[in-house]
Amino acid sequence: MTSPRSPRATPHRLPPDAPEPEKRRAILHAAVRVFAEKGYHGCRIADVARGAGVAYGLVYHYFKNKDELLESVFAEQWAILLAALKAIQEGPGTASDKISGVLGFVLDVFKTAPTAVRVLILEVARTPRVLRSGSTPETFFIAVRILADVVKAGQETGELRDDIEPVLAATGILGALEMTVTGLVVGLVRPVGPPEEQIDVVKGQLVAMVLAGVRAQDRRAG
Amino acid sequence: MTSPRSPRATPHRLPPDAPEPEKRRAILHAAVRVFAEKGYHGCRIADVARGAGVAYGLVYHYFKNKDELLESVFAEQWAILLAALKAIQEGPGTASDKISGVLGFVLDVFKTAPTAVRVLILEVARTPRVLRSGSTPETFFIAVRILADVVKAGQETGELRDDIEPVLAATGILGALEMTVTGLVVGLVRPVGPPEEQIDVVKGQLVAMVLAGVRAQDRRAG
Amino acid sequence: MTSPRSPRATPHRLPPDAPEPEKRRAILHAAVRVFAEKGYHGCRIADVARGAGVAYGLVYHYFKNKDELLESVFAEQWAILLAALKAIQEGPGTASDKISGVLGFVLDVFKTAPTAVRVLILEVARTPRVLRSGSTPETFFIAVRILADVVKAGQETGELRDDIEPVLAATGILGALEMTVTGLVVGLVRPVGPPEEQIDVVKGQLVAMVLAGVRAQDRRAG
Amino acid sequence: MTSPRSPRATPHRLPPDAPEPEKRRAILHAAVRVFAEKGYHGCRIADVARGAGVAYGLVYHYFKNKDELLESVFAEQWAILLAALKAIQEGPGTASDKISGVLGFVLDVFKTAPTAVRVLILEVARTPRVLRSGSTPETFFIAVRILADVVKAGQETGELRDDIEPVLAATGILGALEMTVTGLVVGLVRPVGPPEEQIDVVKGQLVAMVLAGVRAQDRRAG
DNA sequence: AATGAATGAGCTTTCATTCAT
DNA sequence: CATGAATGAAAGCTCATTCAT
Repeated sequence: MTSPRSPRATPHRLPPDAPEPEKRRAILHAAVRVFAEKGYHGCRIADVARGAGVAYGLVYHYFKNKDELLESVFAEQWAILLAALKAIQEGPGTASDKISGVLGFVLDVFKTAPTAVRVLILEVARTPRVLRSGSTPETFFIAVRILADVVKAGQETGELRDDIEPVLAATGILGALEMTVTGLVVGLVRPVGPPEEQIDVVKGQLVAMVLAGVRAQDRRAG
Repeated sequence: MTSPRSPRATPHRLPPDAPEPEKRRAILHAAVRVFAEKGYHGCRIADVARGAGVAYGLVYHYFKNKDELLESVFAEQWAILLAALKAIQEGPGTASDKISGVLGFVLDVFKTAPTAVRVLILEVARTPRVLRSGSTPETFFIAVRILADVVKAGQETGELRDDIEPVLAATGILGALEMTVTGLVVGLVRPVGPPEEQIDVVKGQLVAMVLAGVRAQDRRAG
Repeated sequence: MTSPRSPRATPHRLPPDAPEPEKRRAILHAAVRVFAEKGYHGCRIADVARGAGVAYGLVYHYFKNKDELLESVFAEQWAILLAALKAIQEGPGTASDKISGVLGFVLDVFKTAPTAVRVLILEVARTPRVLRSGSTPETFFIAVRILADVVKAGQETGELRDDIEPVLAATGILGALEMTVTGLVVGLVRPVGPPEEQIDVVKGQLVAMVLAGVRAQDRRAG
Repeated sequence: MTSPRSPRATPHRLPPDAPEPEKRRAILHAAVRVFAEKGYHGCRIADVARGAGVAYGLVYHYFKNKDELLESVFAEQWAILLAALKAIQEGPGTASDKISGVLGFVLDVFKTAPTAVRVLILEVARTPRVLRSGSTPETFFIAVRILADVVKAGQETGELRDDIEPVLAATGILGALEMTVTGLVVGLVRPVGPPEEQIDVVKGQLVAMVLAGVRAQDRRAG
């Protein structure tokens, strides 16, 4: 522990070109599941290894330690989300389209991979400082800022009301989104209708409410 | 963590009449601080004891175990919030008044006791099952339902739009509120103006946005 | 590991006045034995705890970690030796008396507590850098220097030959002493005679040889 | 560490005729360095492999396990020393010549390969039983006995004093030699003069001291 | 011969919980 | 009520060793 060791022989960060080993992937996936299920401290390396069907030590072959593993989990999930946000932001459409696109994207992903979304959303700001100090907070801030930029652009075209600070608006929107997902996860929000369409119903109502909150004064048309 | 052991001699729940011992209070306060600072698992009994300036073992004199201690922390905070919500709900005023009253109340409390609010809000639904199985989730659900009732009442009078499920509306509102508080805590939301008024600026914008989101079709008057 | 923790509640360094707890002593003694038996890395905390008849965790109640424990072992043993060396150096007698006093002291201690001496002598310079960086190397250097001072004083009075650098002389003397003890421990040096007197025979011959090596030119009288 | 597993296909001891593979040599050299640097337990196979610039598994191709590797290191070093001792013992000259020859040889080797000497000397008798049970202690004992034979021969011719048990004398001499080398390594013994001659100065003084210690009564002549 | 991914036993360390005083 | 020494189950991490390629 105290003895100064030379650096590891095995690479913990993959060389940028090489294809990712299958087992590394398996570990990452298992980590997402266990993490989502039990949270940071409840997530034992032993569980992850078992869940991935690999030996205990292999986790440490691919990741320096628990923190780095979980950071990778975050990083991976956020990378996906950020890419999507960026694509939506830079794509065509009005600010309203983009906001509703973001809400829709997250809820759609949730429909197919609830655990991943849980990890992404539910654990933000709840995990030890250390972990966040890596990449996450940065990335979370980035997500807010992207949405804030959308809002700001909408304000400049007169589409959105300009009496709300863009960052605050973005924060509120993401908050509503997060809590809605949380509500779905914990069973507080129980949409009606056939299971296939439940999420879509929620999506529609959430979009309507959020857009009404940020749009410039107008007669709501639906 | 929840291993059942032999029963204790000393009562852990105070007799309803007796005044609360000073040190019990100190422990509770320290627990709030430490919990807010380090989260559930990072919150060690040793830290709490030191923070309260009492001996290690005394914590176990007043609380059966760590879970019960932290549950008490939650219970206490939520009791305050629920009472306030209840009072607002049952008080006079329109639905809009009541919603804006809730937002204002939380942000006002935040102004004077940010840590307590952080614990209350930030850790909701993020704590191990064990803890939640006690009383917290119940109370959190209650909070949502109170707000949902306010929404429903507003819908029935035609004040609020009725195309949004009340529980979903309440969830979204609380989500926006939570994330805003989180944003303030982590420095993401940085209000302008003199420190005294910063929170009020945020409050005004948040209220405006939220109300616009749930009000029935109208010309916004500000 | 990475999370910044506040310092421990329990004191690892004893307050200078308080009497040393019995169990702390037991742990230290056990550590000496196990350490002598198995060396630094072979010395498992579990063994020490078992040897001391205490619970695993108690070791960590009194010592921050393994390094600190073993450092304490060293520190304690060296403190005794250094005190003895100092006393001999500052006491009365010729340089020869003092040198033979040092050799005799170590061999006498060895007679009654071979393990302790083994730890003291055998592990010098063999233990990880970390451990030594605490106090040991310093103290070992001090031991050499004390003996070197004795030599130098002897050279100045003409009692000892002055064509040998005092530090080198001291080093050689302590080396001969160490290897002799090692030889006794591993059974290489097998003194003859009744067990009671074996060590004394060795002592006599070692003293004779060493003194002859450093005394100024003279007719040996025996 | 010594768990018996299935036998290996590849021979670990080289056939006596075949030339030693280059990489085997590299591994052995690296092992000497790492071992000298970090000691037995600090010497990890990974370090050795990296130091030798070969793949992890290759170490296990040439050596059955860690113990055998390190034993080979010892064996190799000791083989050199023993051969030299033997040559000196069987060569011409007085006992004094031979003793001074041994001291000189070790210090000369030290001048050119300090690490190797460190391994050889510094780790004697300090390594776990397992390792010693192989060949080393045997060889160390042999070294002492060779020197003891030299002493005994000198005593029989009347050149050396006969009131000291030859094995004890040999032990003391080697101890003084070891500690001197240790002192040089750790910087305790700091010879004066130009770097080229420093070791020779030490050699001269050490020889003078040692010989005075074992010679029969005489007027020292130098 | 050579590689390095894969395995898992073993060890250190932490910390909730108990208990004698 | 109050104290803090004592306990021991758990979990993180290391590294010798194996094995498929």
